[in-house]
Amino acid sequence: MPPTSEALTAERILEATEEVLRRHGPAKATVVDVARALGVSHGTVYRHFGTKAVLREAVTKRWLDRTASTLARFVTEDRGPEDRVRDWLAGLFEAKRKKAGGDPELFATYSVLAEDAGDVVGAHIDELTGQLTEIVRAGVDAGVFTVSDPAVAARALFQATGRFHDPSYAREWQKPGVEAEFEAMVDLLLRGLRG
Amino acid sequence: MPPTSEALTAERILEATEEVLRRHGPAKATVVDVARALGVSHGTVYRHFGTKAVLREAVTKRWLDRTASTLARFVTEDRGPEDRVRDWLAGLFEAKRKKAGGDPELFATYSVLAEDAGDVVGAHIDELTGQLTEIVRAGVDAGVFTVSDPAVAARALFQATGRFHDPSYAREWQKPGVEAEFEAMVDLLLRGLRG
DNA sequence: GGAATGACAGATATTGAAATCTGTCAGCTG
DNA sequence: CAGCTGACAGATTTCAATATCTGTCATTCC
Repeated sequence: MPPTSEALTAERILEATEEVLRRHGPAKATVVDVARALGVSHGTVYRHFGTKAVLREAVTKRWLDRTASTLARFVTEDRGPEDRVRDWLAGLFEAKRKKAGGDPELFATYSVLAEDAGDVVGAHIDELTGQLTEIVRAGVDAGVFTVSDPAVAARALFQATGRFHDPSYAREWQKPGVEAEFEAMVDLLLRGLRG
Repeated sequence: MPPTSEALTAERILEATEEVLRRHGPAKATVVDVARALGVSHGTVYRHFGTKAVLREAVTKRWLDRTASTLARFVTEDRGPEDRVRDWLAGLFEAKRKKAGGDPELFATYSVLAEDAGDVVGAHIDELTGQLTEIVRAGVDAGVFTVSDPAVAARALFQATGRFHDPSYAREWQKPGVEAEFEAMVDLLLRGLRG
């Protein structure tokens, strides 16, 4: 895949980095590899991304943002708050599970990247809990939920379902019975939201 | 029964193994080290524990059993089911947090051991959720909780609070605000149990 | 002048030979 | 005889030499 002779944009570097990570894995993917894939010297890559860590964080952010934007639609969906909380949580679970099951190696690669990108992951989690908070607040305003602080409740929801979206539990997502466990968890949490 | 100071019992081997693990860490603690600490040849250790993995599992089980027996008292405590669920969950969190904070290296050592001892950990989790199931069932019988299946609810409770007892989250237990997060989580879950 | 290069120093990773460990077992010892 | 030993083979780990990588920057190129 020879690179087009267009300008070397940050975007193109990120795409090349994803490809290199996909091919070599997180341990062996180097900045030199990325430069080689683009047909430039590695010094050039450093003009755009000051360090390898910054480059990896940018790739990680891209990956996480894809999930976040997928879930955004459940926030504004035209359904009751209970259904939207359920859909949102199920959507997150399904998105993660699909990625982990479909290409386990790539998922493992990004899981490793995420471990080294604490700030990016933190912002991602803040965005997700922010989405959840909106739905919970709508439920409180509609009188369906009775929690006192939507943001606190949303964070609890997110943490309680960690087992179904935290990459470190990916192994469990294949086991039979997870579906039922997920349903039971969401049922219990929704009962809690209603009070 | 022969005097413990002379006979080489499984018990003495386990104690020596704990000591070696404490001193060397999980990566460098060898069966040869254990034998040396006991003043015997390593072949002797293998008479009692067929493999290194079995020896480590036994040590891990011992460690986990200590936590389980600490929590058992909350099951039979003379208080309402709500308070007992709260106490039990708080007791688990506190026990783990105290261990992790008090001797981080030792905690990390046992966390590594636990990763390699899937069956032992599974049995431990079954025991803990069993304890929780008893309390939940008592609550249902007393009409305080309205869940349909105490065992399913107990497992959900355990998983939902994973962030506050799973060793992989130990780093978070030191951060300010965890206490509040834990309280919010338990409040939400208890609301769910009541229905 | 802005973009890219490539040589360079220090840090990190790889490699293969040597050392150590795991698990077995024939034989010793009390 | 029951418990223990220590030598052994194959697997794993250590260690030091070697190679590669990261990040910088003076220089080149358009």
